[in-house]
Amino acid sequence: MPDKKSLLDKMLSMEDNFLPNISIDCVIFGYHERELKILCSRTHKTSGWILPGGFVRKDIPIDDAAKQVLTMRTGLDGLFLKQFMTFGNSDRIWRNSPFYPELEATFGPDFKKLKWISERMVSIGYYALTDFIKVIPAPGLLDYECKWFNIKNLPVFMLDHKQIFKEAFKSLKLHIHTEPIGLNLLPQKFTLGDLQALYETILEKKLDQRNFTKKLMTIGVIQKLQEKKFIGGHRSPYLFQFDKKTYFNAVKNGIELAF
Amino acid sequence: MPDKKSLLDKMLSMEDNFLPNISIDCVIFGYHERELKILCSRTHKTSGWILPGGFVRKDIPIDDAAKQVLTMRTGLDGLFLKQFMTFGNSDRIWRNSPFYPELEATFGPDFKKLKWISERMVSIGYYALTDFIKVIPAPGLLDYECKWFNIKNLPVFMLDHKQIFKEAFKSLKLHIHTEPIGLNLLPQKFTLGDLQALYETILEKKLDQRNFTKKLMTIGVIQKLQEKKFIGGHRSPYLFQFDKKTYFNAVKNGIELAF
DNA sequence: TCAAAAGTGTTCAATGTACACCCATGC
DNA sequence: GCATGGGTGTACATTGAACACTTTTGA
Repeated sequence: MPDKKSLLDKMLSMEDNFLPNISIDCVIFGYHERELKILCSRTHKTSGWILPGGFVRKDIPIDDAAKQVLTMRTGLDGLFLKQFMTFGNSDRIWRNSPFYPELEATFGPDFKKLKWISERMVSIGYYALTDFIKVIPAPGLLDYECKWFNIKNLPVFMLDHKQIFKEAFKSLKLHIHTEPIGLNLLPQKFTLGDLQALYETILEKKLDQRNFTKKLMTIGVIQKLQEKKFIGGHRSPYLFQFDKKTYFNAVKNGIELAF
Repeated sequence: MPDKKSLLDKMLSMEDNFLPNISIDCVIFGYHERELKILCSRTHKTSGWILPGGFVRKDIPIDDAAKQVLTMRTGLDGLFLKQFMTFGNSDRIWRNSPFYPELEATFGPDFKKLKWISERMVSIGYYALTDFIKVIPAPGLLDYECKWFNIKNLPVFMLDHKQIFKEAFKSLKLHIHTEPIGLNLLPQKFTLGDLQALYETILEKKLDQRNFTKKLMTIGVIQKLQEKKFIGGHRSPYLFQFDKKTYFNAVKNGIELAF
């Protein structure tokens, strides 16, 4: 991490380029080997965790600001990204949160000179989707570390970031029938078990294997490949890939895969 | 309308109480006698139209700010209100819009001193639902008039307010199965025809009368009353009302009434 | 040989969907 | 008597949902 004083000076001098009182927070969902995770960071070894976020330069649209946060943190471009909700309670002020003392302990007493620390922030929430194996998590400017957490086992968050995650997950659940979520979370080639596990994780319920497979085949959104995946200890499952045309069409009209 | 100069001075002096660069826009849907309308206003006789909006006082949550806009404009309290999207393109600047000259012609050259006129605004969109007969449309501080427009016959809007309406309507369509939309748009007592017409308007398609009625009755979300409605020239239809408990339950789990 | 995951069909129930005529009323 | 919207039932097709055993493989 660069020297804290010069970092702070740089941030202070940049503030005028950004819209005040507005931030972006991204819930970056990553899926791999049947685990659904989100990317979180923290500013020092003992602090609470936060979602990757950023600010909005005065000359760029909020969607682009969110894209920049996503690209910086994942190293990837063109990921699926969707605005889902804006958070604007009047107590969204870092300076007043119980976590502030440890922030000040890390960054020094001048930290509160930053507007986004001392003033109320309205945060625009986005969620993103990716196969997390492709990602090399990059800590933000102020971060001590940045890593994936299984959504079943999340750490303690600062401010309202837990609630932001919850709303993002709620949107994910709702959108699973109407957005290309499978396509964006899975690798290009995947097994039926992987796909079903993804649906079960997002919908938080068990699905019937035979009905699930049958429905997928009837709709024709995935294609069986000749390759099999080696998983060791068991019968080798066939790999599949999405038929993008059929899939996008199905999703546009809403598909119901869960029983 | 009060004197424009003193109005402007008052607004300028108030700006510090509000979050800069953030506004609220409300798409207020009103339904009555089989017409779905939204409330619009304009600042003078020849200007483009805008959606009712406002700003966020530094000490109140965004949801409450939206509630205040809604109450001021409709005179009603406790209406259904839902945040649906935030609009943040970098060209959301009144000062730069082709409509600005007519605003300046109305309010004078000092009008651009207002931050929300000259600076980029990020606007949080909410939609509200009401039976519009209960509403006495109240113009905002700067408005020349304020009235209902059928959504099939909307006027020319300023800035991106047309797009805001479109997104609100899209949300309304999506939410019709999962939010108590019928209950909030219809009067307490209504006919089956009224309810069906509402669904047809929102979903933009014709529904089969017998199947619609049958489904409603099977689910039990509405109750038949002994009263009939006088509609003249025709057989008098029975009035119905929602069985609130059943309805809220059905909506929570998602009801599918459209075929 | 055991454990773990893959793969595969049938039956029954529930729901969706198509469809048409008479009724009541006021003009 | 006619125009207008209200009110009502049946039959068929589609989809949903429940259900269990064999195969493959590595440890």
